[in-house]
Amino acid sequence: MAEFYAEGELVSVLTAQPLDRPLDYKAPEGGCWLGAYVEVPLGPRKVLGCVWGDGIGGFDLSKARSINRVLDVAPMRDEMRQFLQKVGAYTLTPMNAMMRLATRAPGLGDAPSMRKVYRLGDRDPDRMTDARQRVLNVLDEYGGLSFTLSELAEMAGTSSSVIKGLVKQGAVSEEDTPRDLPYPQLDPDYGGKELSDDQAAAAEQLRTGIRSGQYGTTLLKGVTGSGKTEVYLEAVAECLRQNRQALVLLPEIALTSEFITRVEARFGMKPAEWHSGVTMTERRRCWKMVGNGDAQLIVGARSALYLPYRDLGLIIVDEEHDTSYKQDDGVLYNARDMAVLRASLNAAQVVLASATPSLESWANAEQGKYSRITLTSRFGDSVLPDMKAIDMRDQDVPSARWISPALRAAITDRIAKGEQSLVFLNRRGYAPLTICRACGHQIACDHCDARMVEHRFLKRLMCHQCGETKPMPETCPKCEVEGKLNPVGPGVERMAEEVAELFPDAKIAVLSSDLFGSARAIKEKIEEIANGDIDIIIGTQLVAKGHNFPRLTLVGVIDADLGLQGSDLRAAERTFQLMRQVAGRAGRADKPGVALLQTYQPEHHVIRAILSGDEEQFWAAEAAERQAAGMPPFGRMAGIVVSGPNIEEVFDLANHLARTAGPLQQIGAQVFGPAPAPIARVRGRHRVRLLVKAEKAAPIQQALSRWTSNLRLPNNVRLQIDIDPQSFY
DNA sequence: AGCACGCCGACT
DNA sequence: GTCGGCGTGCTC
Repeated sequence: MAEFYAEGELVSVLTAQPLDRPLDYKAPEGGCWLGAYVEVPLGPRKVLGCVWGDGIGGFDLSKARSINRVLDVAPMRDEMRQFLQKVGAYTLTPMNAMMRLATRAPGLGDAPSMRKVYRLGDRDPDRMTDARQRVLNVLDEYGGLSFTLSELAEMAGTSSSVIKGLVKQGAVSEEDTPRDLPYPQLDPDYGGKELSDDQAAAAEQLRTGIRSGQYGTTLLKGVTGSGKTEVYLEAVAECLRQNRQALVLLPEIALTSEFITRVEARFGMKPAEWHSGVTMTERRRCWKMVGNGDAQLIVGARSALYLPYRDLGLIIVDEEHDTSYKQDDGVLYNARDMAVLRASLNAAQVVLASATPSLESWANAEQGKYSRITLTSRFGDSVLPDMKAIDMRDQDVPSARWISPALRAAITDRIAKGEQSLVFLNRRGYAPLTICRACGHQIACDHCDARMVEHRFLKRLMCHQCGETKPMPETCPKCEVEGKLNPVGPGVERMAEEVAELFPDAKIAVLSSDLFGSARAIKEKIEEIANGDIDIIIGTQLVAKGHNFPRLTLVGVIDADLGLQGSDLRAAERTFQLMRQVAGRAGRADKPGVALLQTYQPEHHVIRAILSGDEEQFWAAEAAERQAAGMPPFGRMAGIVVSGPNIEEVFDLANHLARTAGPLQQIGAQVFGPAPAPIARVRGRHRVRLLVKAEKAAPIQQALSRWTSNLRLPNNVRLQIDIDPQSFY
């Protein structure tokens, strides 16, 4: 394969257009390199593409058109191309979709956009006024630096017209600079904190890995407050010293702004940021600067794995067990696994950080594929909270009330001591079910097979599947009897009501993702709770994720059994992780914490494992069970979901698949189903599911593509294949 | 993804 | 007649 193509040579170009293959074009004037990002004509349009290899031919060559131009961005590197191909092959994603993931920044082909900046001019203004003086003072103070119009106006406390006036007289100069500026240089030695012996040893081990210049993955396990972040920031520092780029993946956008503050404290400047909340111009800047090496540290969501790194040396996957690393954004992949793949292609290091690792990572560490570092001690000599069950069968709780006398007494005690309590319930809204006491009707979503959840704060019913809301009806939609609709079961909003009744003098705060419009609003609320005089926090899963409340010493879990219902394979693992994470919120600083788990089945093995605190034993038992059943991570699974508006068409196709499963039987795989998916209808589309189970080494992807390749999908019917599904029942 | 082409029902 | 619904096929 040639590296350089002279003008007129036939090359194949991969685009993000939904074509099943690259198309051939003639190399442009001046030629082009393999990997070059180019603009090509496609029908009447101009689209972005990447020079993928030699022309393939096999069509009327007189139809071949020329590449319009080579874009002024760094060409795709070989590691990136391999990464895209491997992820595509693993997840059965066509290359055009992979290309779309890799070019998710707008206007890559645009000429560098310019903006006006202002700096001190060389003349004095004809007349001096207060406002003019303030502007000149600001510019003088930051001598040499330049600012945008709005920055300068704000800093000087004037309107922009004052600045414009000064420009006209030459006292301030106006210049064009490219909008896509490099990110400021980070200083690896700027603000390192003093580390404990434990942390220092861990940091040194990670630094050694970075210095090796080779691939390696480390599972960094440490309870809340053990300083995982400080430790892995030392690995980032070492990576920066080696002049290589580092990427930190966070599971949730809400966590980025707090994290960026920590980066700024450690390295003196802000890193580049990449997630769905970043503006279009900033995205383009980030993409380009990552490509030419002018962004050293990128903090972002899972899609940051597809940025065009010039030299990626380290990937941190924070809270690596978090299930939001596997989500559908067009392509189904687990960012944790893809981070490991990307690193192996880049001779980079991976750090998987968590207090409660995923079973997959635990097993990989156990088998020696990953190295393992465990941080045990917490700051301020504090220990993990004391965990106890409250057996709800012995507790006298009135109907439509959920706080047991035992939990109530514990909260009363904390209030008396001036400490904070957290009441945890992993369920948003007021009540998960609204039922008519006259006819028994349960209010469901019109488009999904799901019940509507009452959100009293919004004064509406909401479907947690599709997000549809409708006002709370006065009369039953079925029998039309008035005033008989009754909320059943608790959500956080209802817990807030109960807490307010039980503790009328306490200051209460509710933390649930749906109560805030933005990540910023959440952050402000959290700061208010951390610094303010809140007595009782009522929260959902949001509070389990990495926020610190120094005065919190009691965690009460309302329904510890919640996640154990259903027959999800990972129910035990998830519940274990969530309970440990939530409990870890209690007792930092110098005050020991207590976690009380309200449960109806204290003898359940998962509840017992949570209480005993013997994690190793829990993972070992869970792993043994999965191994015996040939389940992930010891066997392989794939979920196939057929969906469409017409239920017969959907079932017909699924049945056809089940009948023609020869390619899978050939590799010794089993096919189960079809059966209605867990949520049988979402947004008006019926969903039917098949499951494939195979041995770990079986070539499941090839078999799946042979199975589904010459399938004719009826209109509107879609087929989605999920390799390593997170849940399958 | 867009966009053209073409087949069919509905309407001036 | 002809306007416009959207199913089908093509893009080097």
